[in-house]
Amino acid sequence: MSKHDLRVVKTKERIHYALTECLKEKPLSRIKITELCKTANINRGTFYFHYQEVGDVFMEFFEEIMEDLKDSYEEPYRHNVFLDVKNLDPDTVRIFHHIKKYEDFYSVIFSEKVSISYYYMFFDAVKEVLEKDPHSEKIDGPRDFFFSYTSNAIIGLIIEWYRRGFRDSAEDMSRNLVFILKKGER
Amino acid sequence: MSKHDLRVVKTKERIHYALTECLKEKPLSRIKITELCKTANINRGTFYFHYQEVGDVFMEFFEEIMEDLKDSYEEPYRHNVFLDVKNLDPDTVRIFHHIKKYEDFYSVIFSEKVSISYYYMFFDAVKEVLEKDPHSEKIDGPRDFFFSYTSNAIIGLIIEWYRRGFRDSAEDMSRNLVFILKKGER
DNA sequence: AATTTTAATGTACACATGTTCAATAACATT
DNA sequence: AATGTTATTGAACATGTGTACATTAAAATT
Repeated sequence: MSKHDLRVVKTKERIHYALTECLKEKPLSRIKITELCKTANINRGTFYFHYQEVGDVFMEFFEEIMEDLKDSYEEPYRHNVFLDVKNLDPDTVRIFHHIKKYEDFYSVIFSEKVSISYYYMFFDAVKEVLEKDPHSEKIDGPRDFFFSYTSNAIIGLIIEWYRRGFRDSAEDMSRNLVFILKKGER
Repeated sequence: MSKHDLRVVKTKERIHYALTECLKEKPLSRIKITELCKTANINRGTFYFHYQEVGDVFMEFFEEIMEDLKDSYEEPYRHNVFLDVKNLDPDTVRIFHHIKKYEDFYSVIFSEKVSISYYYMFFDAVKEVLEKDPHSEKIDGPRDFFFSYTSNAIIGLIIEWYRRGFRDSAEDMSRNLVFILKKGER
């Protein structure tokens, strides 16, 4: 399964394209392997040569998007990761802009019936961003629990956002977050 | 589909029993409808008469468990719902005991590959408990966002707990939560 | 350009899904 | 106990899943 074999690159391109096409028609959970292969014009056996299920294809997209999320908090940007509540400013919160950028994809992630695996992948990515924050050094107590608590709290906001059809702007969401976080600081 | 028809009661009993049996053998995601029907000794057509997929059966169990969660915060218990941070005491936090009580089920809920629907059902139940708390009156700002934030934060703790195989005691978890919450109160 | 490697194809098979429908038997109602 | 109702059955059919394997053709290597 040589990753750079032109044949592999081509078929994966076809399947990726086919998935985005099918996603316009129906939810991920109702897209069949057979259907995907027909759209991609590849043999069903070829699909099984690379993947196990439709979700695996989606996962490939997802990995790229998780990289974008992590990158957006990498140097040299030094965006605020909302751990330093005292100096927290809505303008420095980047995560909601990232979600807006990939709104279509996150609509799939959070949609009913899809596997919780995507949720966990997102959860872990957010957690990683938090853990890399310089201010995370100062956290005392059980670290894993704290980061899981905080990461999932942010995602709770995003679930609410999703359920409202992502109508609020990223800026609104940043303000919501800052408002909630500053509450404990009085 | 008369809910109290003895025939319906019987077949549902059989299917419920079959599901618990199958869950001992393999994860929910790999249990086939055909298999479930064979174990339950019912016709496959009968299954489709009541459900669409295996997950729907599991959902029925789940609904009962969500009722238990809500009940555990109903009158006359008046357990603390961690919104009143100042008077928060680990002994009054009930949710982690509820999880421990149904540990096997929550192990399914949080396991990879299962539908995110269960997660949302749990999320909504936790949120409902929070919203019914007397102290929720005092919350200012966007309420939905606040409750989604807080509910999912708790669930973040539980995810971490799950990933550690629920080894910590419910009391440990209550202490973890109180520790995190009190941090902002200094 | 010739050779080696291996991804992709086509075919086949056993089994699962999802739907339909007439016949039956279990149930509720009177 | 007779009646009407409907959940359940069994059978059938088209389609999807998952796996296997020999064949073919595209790509990498020499």
